[in-house]
Amino acid sequence: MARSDDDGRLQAFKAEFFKALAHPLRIRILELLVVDDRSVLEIQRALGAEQPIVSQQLAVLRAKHIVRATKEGTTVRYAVADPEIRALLSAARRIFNNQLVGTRSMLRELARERRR
Amino acid sequence: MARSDDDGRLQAFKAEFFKALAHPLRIRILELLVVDDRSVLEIQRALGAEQPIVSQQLAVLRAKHIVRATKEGTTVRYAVADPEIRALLSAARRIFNNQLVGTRSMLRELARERRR
DNA sequence: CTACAATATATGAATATTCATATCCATGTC
DNA sequence: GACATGGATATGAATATTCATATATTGTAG
Repeated sequence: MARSDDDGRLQAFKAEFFKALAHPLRIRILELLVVDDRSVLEIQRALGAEQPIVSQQLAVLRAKHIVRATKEGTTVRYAVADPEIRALLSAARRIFNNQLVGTRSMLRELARERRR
Repeated sequence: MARSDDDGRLQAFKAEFFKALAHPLRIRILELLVVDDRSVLEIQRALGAEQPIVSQQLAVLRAKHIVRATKEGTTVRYAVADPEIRALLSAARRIFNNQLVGTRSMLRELARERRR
């Protein structure tokens, strides 16, 4: 059974979406925003990250419509664009929990792996 | 409130997980495997992709414990490692569904996919 | 208008991913 | 053994991401 062109484009689109989540800082930002709206400055401070870095990563999330920004005077507040994001992150959390059960060594191994 | 080191490592771990999903071919493979186990050859044929490419991308999914492989004689069968993967992919599908309002070909494809 | 504060974007070097080609490994068959 | 089949891995060129630095933009205060 032949696959249509549209199918290919859809999977590419989904991949783009997951790619937007595939970054430690962006995950941390999202886990903040899932709890509540925040300004860029608040995010910066919560994460201890530099301003341009935070703005850059927010731009990535914005580009994929995962968060939305609203200007309030001189500051900009960010919020998750779709409540389903919460469902997705908690499905992810459940997977991590299953995977990490009993395996302390896994985190250690990951850390070691990244060091190279 | 200070963030613990483990927290940072956990977010990195989650990012690694999403990174594994962030590829069109890997998404397509997963959507096959969510339905049923398959051998490498079956995946190759279903996707019309070359053998080394499929093996390479399967290796990525294996490395992140998203799929598991079992040898059966001369062939290897792959399956999703955790049933929660299904939940995650459908949360993702719901998000795409919300987002894609207005882009026509993708909506058509989503509808077709949901019917299965 | 000047100056400052909050945020965004441009640039580019360092780094990581992707995918094609070639090669290897394991198992089964003759 | 020789050979075929199903899979995995090594290599490297092309491409994409990341993050720091520098520079813009926009809104507000004085």
